[in-house]
Amino acid sequence: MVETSGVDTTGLRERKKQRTRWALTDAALDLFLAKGYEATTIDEIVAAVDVSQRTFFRYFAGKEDVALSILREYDQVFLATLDDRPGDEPPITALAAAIHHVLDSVRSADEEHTDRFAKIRDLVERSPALAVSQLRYFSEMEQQLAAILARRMDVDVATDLRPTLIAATFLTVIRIGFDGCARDGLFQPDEVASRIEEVFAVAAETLPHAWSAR
Amino acid sequence: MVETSGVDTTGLRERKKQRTRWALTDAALDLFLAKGYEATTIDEIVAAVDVSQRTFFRYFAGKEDVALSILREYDQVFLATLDDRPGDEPPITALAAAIHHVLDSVRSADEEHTDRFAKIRDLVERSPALAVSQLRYFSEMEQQLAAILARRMDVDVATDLRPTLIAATFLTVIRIGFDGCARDGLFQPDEVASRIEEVFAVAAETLPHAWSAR
DNA sequence: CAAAGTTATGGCAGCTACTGACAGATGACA
DNA sequence: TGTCATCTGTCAGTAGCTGCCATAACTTTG
Repeated sequence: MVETSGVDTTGLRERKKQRTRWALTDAALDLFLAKGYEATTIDEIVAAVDVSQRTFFRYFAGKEDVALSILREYDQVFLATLDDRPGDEPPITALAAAIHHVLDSVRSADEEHTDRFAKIRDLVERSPALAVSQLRYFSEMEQQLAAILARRMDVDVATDLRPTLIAATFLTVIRIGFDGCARDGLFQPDEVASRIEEVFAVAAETLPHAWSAR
Repeated sequence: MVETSGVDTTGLRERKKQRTRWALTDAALDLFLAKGYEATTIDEIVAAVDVSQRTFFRYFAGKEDVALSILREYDQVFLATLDDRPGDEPPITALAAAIHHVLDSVRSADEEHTDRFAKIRDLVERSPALAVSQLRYFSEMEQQLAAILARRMDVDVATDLRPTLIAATFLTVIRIGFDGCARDGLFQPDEVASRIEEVFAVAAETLPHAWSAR
């Protein structure tokens, strides 16, 4: 899982592309960490990898994307795992199991990946612009997640609000876990993972009580 | 409440500023609606009001801000109302009362304001960029709200996750209400208000059940 | 192995959002 | 009326981002 370094089942062309992509990503992350996200220009990033600016924008949709596009891989793992959970499970159980699996796969990945994970967590906390981008990623995720939950619950996502509500609330809890890690300076996968578990537990205890007391 | 057109207790200078600000806002909203947010340039907006581009950026932090800065007024009303609620009320009751009051004040405002409200709701739905900006506004709001709730609950917002969780979940429900309105083409204040009430009710019924079934 | 075809890359010109600095206009106030 | 504060316009510049076209690099076919 979280297979990133493209396997060489492909041609030379594809391998070269993967290499440039990772080179750009790593150069960008290091520059962002060294001198700040805002203060780093695209020109500096492409200079470090020795490609043209035009090429950069063929790989990434924008400056934010170079840092956050990696997150989509985790999203894919999460959604795939969720899809594999037994259909008779209550939504919250399936969600908890899926997020648990993703965090485990991050934790057990090789150093190269865990490093990048820590760097991104660090960056998102330091740069307001990246924090906003992360919100956009979460909101894209919300829609996909709601669709999957609707299928599991066998209802229409357009008319029944419940899958959307559950998806959004779940992602909110996860996001707050990440935010808390950032605030406390926890960037390593295992630290983040245990914090997420903790927030999830507090939420499971707090939210039902808070909402029923209306 | 939602007092916008500055009362003339101030001097000529201040009145002129308010007029320019509203002129820019309305020109921008109309242009955005007419030809789309992305397709509208700052130059077109300032040309319609006959001020320089530099002046625009002295009034608004950016292109998105001209559409969304109005929302801050509603935020202020909301937070102020919440502050006035009796301290022994459970958080969710106070939150429900506060949002109810804001929606009422929007509903009962003069046509000029309700018009702007409808335009903004319409725009946020059509433009992805504005939708993202709205997410940022919500996240700023989340922090202020969490702080207020922490005070009400007499806990420390930095160590106790509950106020943040409740604030974030509440805002998530509100946001989903807005999103639903946008999807169904409901932009008028009274339509939006009743939809929000509805989502709130569904959430109060769904979330406790969904989370307790862990 | 060479030619033809496909696809990635680089360079350039241009647009737009946004900012700093300075000079001039305009309301505030004694 | 004159002085002061502040708002406004102009200009020059930076940075993100895109379209266009020629060229280079890989792939496939004969």
